[in-house]
Amino acid sequence: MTYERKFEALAVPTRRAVFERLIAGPSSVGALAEGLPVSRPAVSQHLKVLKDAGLVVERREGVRRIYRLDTDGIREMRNYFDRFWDDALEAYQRSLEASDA
Amino acid sequence: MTYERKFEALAVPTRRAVFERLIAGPSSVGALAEGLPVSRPAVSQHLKVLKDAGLVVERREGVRRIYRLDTDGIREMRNYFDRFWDDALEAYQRSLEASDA
DNA sequence: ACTATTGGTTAGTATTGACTTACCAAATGT
DNA sequence: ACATTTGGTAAGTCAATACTAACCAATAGT
Repeated sequence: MTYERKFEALAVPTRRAVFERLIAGPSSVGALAEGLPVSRPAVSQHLKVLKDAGLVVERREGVRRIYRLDTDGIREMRNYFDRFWDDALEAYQRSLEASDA
Repeated sequence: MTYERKFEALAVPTRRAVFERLIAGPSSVGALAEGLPVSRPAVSQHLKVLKDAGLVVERREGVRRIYRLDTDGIREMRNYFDRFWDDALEAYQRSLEASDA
């Protein structure tokens, strides 16, 4: 559930495509696979990685499994970025001032 | 200069380590390599990827090359994330309401 | 019970890319 | 001019992983 896992999960183009299709709303595995140029097992494997990274959650509905975004995981990642960028930019400002002196 | 490139650049642990060391301030290639368990050429290659992704910039200083964060690129990425997450969460809210109906 | 549908899992393959070693180029000092 | 320092580049290797095909498990309908 670390931010590293989320980074690595979203770095792969196909996996990012799966994730971004879920932005439009929850979907079954088969429906996701139809809109992508890879096989259903490939989509299933990507969903597992996304789930383990805390980016999506799964719900059973009969024989289907409906995947949707994990809003907590996403918010967590976003919060991390906010802090990260703030720190980075602040440190850079400090270094600029130091070299000006 | 797409956000995809930035994602992929930061997904690799060693490369992320290089980037995060630059948060503390600008540095030469050799200095970066000393603090990492990989060779100097490896660091050089990672810096090239980070530079091509628009995450760091380089400045020559005699025989040295000093790398520092590209604040514009970082800010751009952060802005993208902000929009991205907002859209994602909003779409999810919509889907919740739709399924409640 | 049998069939159909959905999707997770396994095994094997092929590609990608991170890394090292060796080499080369450019700037500085003596 | 020559040696030194710094770092980018090229070639080759090896490990990681995205993908497919085949198989299996579970649920729903008849």
